Amino acid sequence: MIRKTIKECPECASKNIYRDVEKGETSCRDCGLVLEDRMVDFSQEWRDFDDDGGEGARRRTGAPTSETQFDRGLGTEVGSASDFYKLDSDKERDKFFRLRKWNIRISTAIERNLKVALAELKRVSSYLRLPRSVEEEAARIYRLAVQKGLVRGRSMESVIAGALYAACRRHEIPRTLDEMGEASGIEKKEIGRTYRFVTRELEITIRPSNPADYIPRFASALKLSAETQSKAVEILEMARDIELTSGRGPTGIAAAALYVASLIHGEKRTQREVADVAGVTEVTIRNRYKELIKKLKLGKDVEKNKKK
DNA sequence: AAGACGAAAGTGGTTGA
DNA sequence: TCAACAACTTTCGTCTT
Repeated sequence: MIRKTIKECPECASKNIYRDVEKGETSCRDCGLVLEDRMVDFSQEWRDFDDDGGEGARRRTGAPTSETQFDRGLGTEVGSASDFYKLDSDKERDKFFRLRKWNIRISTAIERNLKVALAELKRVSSYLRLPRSVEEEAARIYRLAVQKGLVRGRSMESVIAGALYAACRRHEIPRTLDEMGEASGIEKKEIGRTYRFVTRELEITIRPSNPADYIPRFASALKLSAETQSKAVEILEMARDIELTSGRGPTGIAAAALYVASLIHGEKRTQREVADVAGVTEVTIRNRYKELIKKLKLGKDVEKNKKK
């Protein structure tokens, strides 16, 4: 495995690089960009009770404590080790093991559900190239949701998506509901619903997302220069100061700021291009754009650069 | 022909009675 | 629980480059 040392994020130039040895993944804490990864998940499976099938292998199920705690009080042990020696025929012993095995399977249903859920979570988060910290936060949220029985009546996938969405926002690297929808295959309405539900029930408070958090990602998707990017952030700050941002969808504002910045720096992108990466319509960009131009007297800046 | 602009009608979510 | 409401979308026609 070839490994080069990366000191700086090529996307946002942040020095805040995070290396996860266990997962073999290096990512940028600021923008979430995964700089190198092995593409293969070597992380451990925790259940090993049917590993070798050996008679005497009285293995514990090997789950970490956080997992096992769920079946406390739920277990219906079928026989114990000492019962085994009371059986006289091989046939009965076989039966004993079968039943016992089945029982373990059933009683660990919740645990297994969690395992499946975490696998799904990993799939989605790697699709979105989210940093490990976010993944863990989402896993934590999902566990809490399961404990509180919030998954009932909802699909596991939608709760996963909601948890990830929440985790992203907490870490200030928000993804849009559209992106989350694409990655998870869940409709964005549904994700939004579960997200609200879960965060409310778990009393997780999440600040409204800052439009500026979207800028680096959108800008890089549009291949805009760093200057344009910082101009967009600057515009956003001015907009926020005169309360232009409150009540509006953050992605729309971010998109409009980026659009204006692209005009000012002569790196024009069409409204449609910007709209696509931001997941809003041109109309929304136009509306925000108009407001920005008017309220921030940006008109002349744009005009000036239009000429060349 | 493509992009920008704006009007009008529709959608889904929030809020307040 | 329902209706009013704001933000955003969809659709479509017109204007500009």
